[in-house]
Amino acid sequence: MKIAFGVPDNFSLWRTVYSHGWCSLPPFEVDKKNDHLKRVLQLSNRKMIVAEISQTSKAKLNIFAAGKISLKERQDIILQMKTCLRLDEDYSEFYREAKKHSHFRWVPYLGAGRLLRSPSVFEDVVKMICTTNCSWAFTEIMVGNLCKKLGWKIDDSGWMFPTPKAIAEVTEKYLRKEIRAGYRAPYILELSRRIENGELDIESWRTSTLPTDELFMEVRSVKGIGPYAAGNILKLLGRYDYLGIDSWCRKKYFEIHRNGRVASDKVIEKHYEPLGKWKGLFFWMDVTKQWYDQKFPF
DNA sequence: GCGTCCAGGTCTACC
DNA sequence: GGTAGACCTGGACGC
Repeated sequence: MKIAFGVPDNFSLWRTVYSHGWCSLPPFEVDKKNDHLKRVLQLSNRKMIVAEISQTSKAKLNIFAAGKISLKERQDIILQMKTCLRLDEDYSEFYREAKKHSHFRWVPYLGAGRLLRSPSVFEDVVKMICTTNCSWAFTEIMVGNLCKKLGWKIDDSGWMFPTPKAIAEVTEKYLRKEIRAGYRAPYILELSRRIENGELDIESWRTSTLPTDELFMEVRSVKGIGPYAAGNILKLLGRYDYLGIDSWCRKKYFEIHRNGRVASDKVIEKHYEPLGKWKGLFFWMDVTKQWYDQKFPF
């Protein structure tokens, strides 16, 4: 069944998909040959479907989902994809701010700034823990193992990301040895078990009314989440006050602004301070600008 | 083939 | 509050 829905004028599916590395982590999958983004979605009635998303015109997205889809399921699919593609957020203020700075005028022109995220906060947080202190290739291995060994398989089309319950039921040893999560295993396990026993509700972070500094501290209270991970999780929650600096970003910043000379994180933070509450997003735009020169940058 | 280092950090103990 | 050391793993690199 084909589902079509409208998008804002400057929306670009591929600039959103390739906003960061999430598109290469399952259940997301980019089909370059057929020009669509694919992922398994679990609907509110527990039914699982494989959605293939493509942009056929400037103002319209198409989702193909095999089989019979009811009206309610169709609305559910659209809602989840709007969440993932950040179509539920207003970027007009960010674009107005970008136009004030010659260095960032390309951002609204290209419709950049929407960072791809998962349907659930849980999936984003676990994936973020899996990005810490390792190469990207290793992150792909850990997330792949989580989906293949603890998620559900949908025919030959892919895997669903595991639920907190599915992870909470395994042992730390299993996460260390089978998922290859290493020292991250107790962090992922504790997070899943706290969610499962009702002690922690991280899905509410997306609609939290807490001031960003307080929300940052709440995110930081999860073991395994330091300043880098918390800053980037906040970006996926729609808050851009923190930079979320990692070694890759540092290196890019030094290349762009300091001719390769190193500097402390405080120097980097001071550089973006005038950009106010959008500084984290401007920082990310700055270090990933060259990605926007091509449709499939990686 | 083997050892070393590094990679999209975080936690804990200690000062 | 700042800092050192430990922590898992895979891959690149030099020998």
